[in-house]
Amino acid sequence: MKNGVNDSAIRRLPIYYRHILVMHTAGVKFTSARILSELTGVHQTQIRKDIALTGLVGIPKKGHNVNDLIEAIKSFLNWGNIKDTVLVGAGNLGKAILKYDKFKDFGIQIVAAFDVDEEVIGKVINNIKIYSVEELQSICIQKNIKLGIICTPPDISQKVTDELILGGIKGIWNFTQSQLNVPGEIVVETVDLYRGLGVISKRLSEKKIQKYKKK
Amino acid sequence: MKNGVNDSAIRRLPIYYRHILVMHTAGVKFTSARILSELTGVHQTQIRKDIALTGLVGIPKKGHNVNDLIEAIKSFLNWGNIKDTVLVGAGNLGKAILKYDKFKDFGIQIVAAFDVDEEVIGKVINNIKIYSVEELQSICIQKNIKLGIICTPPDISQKVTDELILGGIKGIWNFTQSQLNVPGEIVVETVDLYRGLGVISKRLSEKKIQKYKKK
DNA sequence: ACTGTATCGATAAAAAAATCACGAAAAGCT
DNA sequence: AGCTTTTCGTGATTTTTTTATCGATACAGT
Repeated sequence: MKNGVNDSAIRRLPIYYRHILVMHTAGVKFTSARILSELTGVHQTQIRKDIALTGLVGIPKKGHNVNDLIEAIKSFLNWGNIKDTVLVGAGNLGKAILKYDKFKDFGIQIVAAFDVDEEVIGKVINNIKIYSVEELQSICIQKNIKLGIICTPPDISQKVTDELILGGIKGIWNFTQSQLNVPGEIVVETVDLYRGLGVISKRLSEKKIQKYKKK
Repeated sequence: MKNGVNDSAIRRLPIYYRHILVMHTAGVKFTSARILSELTGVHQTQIRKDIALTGLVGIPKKGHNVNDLIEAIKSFLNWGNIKDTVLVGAGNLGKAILKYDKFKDFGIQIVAAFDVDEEVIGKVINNIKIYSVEELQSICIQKNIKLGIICTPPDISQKVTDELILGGIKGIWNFTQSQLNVPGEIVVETVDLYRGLGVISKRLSEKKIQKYKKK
């Protein structure tokens, strides 16, 4: 089964969005594919196509209204109504995420966190209370949570995933290095922090070779 | 200017690598593109071609020797010799990264951290000492550091970048949301934690529409 | 009102990536 | 030893993604 829209386009939109938010704050009223291209390095035509996906149409010679763009992207990505979210695994990375306070710009709000560690259970971080994982399923059902963030060690990630799904979750944001097995109707997005490391390493070694070649 | 090798291939290799390490630990001696395909979901042929990039040849009917694969990938990605690295910005995310102890599997070792906050300067996290950013440039030069990790707030990320480059750094692993301006010979890899959020959000809304359509 | 220009949006072309298809090779079984 | 099976590796094909081209359009200045 193929997904509806181009994945890479969806991944580019938040990048534009961020720049557009900055413009908005700065009081800029209009922007264009050309300007966004300069800011992001993405090709103009690409940006036009990505914006076209949201259904927004621009004005020749002027570009796009910044407010309209923000609304169009938010609506396309379904960031219009803030989604309540839970986070499982309040370790180092989990805490870092809990403390991030710009989530509402991206359409989500963390309303509860869970951990196995007695030390952290009951604590409150950034106004978010940490519960025992025992309560995971019931609280998800009770609060009608649809999105879960997993930052646990790899060995319990699958167990947590299963419980989240039993709790009625539809989407999982996976910061674990493990591959999660889920039924087809569940959406999983994995963030592999360490994936890019290979690219840096490889590119650095290539540069070195280039340098020698030049001589 | 085009890069030497397919970027996506380079990004896939660490995924295989992780699975292969697990096999190695479990005492498995041989694996194959088919097995890796089952584990990762990547197409068999794709995996064969990616492995071919490393120069390794397999044995028909048996596949690839696990040890050879590990060595081939490490060598291809230049993970052979551990690279000394510095981290700038010991905030929430920075601390989480400092505490991550599997970096040597990925060919790097963090040898110093930097921050502006008097509170954290001088502290030691996971055996890594935190210095004042004042000392950034000199310590980089002194220790001959080639790779820097940036986890600062966006407003100082460019300044830090410039200083790292003056300190002789060749590669930057950017956990900031900002786009960093660097000369062409510097390699930058940006990890945008929040990028995937758009994908989840969009996919979830698509699923909902599908459900309605079915009726 | 006219003219020049910047930008849009759509289609066409090119490039890149993923998949298919198939012959060859080696292992292991009979 | 011969046969079967599994996997490799690669050229061909298909699909996807990116880039180029170009007419149309509305704004801004004269």
